[in-house]
Amino acid sequence: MPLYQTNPIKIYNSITGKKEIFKPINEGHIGMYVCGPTVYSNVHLGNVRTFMSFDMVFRYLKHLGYKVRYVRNITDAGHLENDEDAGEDKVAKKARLEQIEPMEVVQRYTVDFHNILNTFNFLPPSIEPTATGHIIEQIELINKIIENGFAYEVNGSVYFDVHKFNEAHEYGKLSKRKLEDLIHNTRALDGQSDKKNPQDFALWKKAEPQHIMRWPSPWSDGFPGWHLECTAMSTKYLGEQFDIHGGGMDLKFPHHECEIAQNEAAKGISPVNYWMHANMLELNGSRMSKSTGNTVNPSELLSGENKFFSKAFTPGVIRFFNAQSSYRSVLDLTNDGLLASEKGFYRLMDGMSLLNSIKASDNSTIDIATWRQNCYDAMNDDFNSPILIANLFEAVKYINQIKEGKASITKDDLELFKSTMHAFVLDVLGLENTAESNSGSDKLAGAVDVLIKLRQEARANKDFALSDKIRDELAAVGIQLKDGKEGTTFTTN
RNA sequence: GGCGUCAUGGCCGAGUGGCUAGGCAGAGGUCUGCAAAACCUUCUACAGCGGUUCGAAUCCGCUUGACGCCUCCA
Repeated sequence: MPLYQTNPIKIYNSITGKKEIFKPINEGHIGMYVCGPTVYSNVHLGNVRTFMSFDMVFRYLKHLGYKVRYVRNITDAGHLENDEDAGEDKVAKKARLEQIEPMEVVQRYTVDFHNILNTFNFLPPSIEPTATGHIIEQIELINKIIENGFAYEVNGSVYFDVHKFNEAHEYGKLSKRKLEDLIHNTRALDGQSDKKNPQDFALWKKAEPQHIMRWPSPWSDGFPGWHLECTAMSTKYLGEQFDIHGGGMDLKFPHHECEIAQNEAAKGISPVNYWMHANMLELNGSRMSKSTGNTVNPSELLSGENKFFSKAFTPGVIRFFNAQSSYRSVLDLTNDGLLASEKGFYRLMDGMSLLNSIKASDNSTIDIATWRQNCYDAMNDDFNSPILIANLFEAVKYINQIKEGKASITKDDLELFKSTMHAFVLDVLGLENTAESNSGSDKLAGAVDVLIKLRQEARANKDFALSDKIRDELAAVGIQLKDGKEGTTFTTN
């Protein structure tokens, strides 16, 4: 029996503002779409946080036994500079600045994106479609919306008629906006727009002569509007209606709102059952921004080459830091916060290592089944990873107590304990035990054991100068000795 | 200005109408040749002001502040 049958999960649905019992359209199967990056520059750290949160969601759903098709797109065209659609394609702009081909920019930053995500131990999505690979689908979608009377063509560009749409549907239902408020709050136009109303958005944009990325269409040589690709690709790979759509909070409006509108205008149905929005990442209490310099990119954080942090942090520490807060909360990236997480992370990992060496007894003083269910309950409640981690630290306490002989565990419970820890720490949270994955660790362990024995002999002979020297010099190269009841162990953090 | 989200102890961060979050840091203890590690114990709390309630940090209202979107920035 798959785990999901005994583990109903609740998901906070952004469109209703409530936690709801999750029920997939097809039992045992889940379709999940997450808006991916625009590959015109190095991936933004905040973007990494969003994808990290959904990576955890993906991992947990898979762990529960769901067959998940996870689609995360690459936006490699059509992302306009601003909502008035007067800007140029971001990719084309960058290409001209750097004097290279647009697809070269796309390639470079796609590779960078994948490298960063691999470093952070992400699972690859099931499908990673590109906007440029789905121009035909996007044109078909525009045709349908025009046919249904919710779009109009002007001078080779096609716009979505928001006012018309709002007569039969509800534009703004995701972001809780009313069209009349939007009208009231729109800035005055400069009169250059082809749009009937400022709230309308482009489905197809005619390319200016100097615009490099362009495709033929029934209306003009041009490029698709920036909300269209997600609708086209989610429909193609997940169907007209699917289970989960995720993305950063900042995409809620207008991007996701427009996705709903496009889908309803084309097919008459709302595309998504559960909307999930990951909250923002801040740096030292305020928004990351290139213009103010309050920003750090993923590779700078990992290398330590930045002005905000006192040292480099490993991918595991950063993943752990992220998992210690809810995906729905604003997370503030600070030096103190990372240092605290680093210590906690290594404590958890030391516990994982120790778990392999503890011995079973005839009885259990710990209720492993209840503890295990607490872990599931945490994740079942809208993927509450902070509560899960609190339970994992309970587990670390158990491990240490067993190790010290202050608690005991039966063989069966120990097996369950090990497999559960493995499942949550490694599979669900995606953390890697760096201490154990060192290459040549067997030889290292052998060498350190020799030193441990020498130190024990020195201590037996009361030669504390020598024993302390061994301990201190090992510490100096990053090997910490830990004296326990049953001998000395070491860690290589 | 509009819409939305949020405000928790030294720091980070869960949760929630009455019952321990957790991590980091601090204090005391056990262990140790001394430490470290580990274990045990322990101190700081729910922005402010009203209201609902037997009871609110948790619900409602107002105030103040922060953040997001509305405008390029994930």
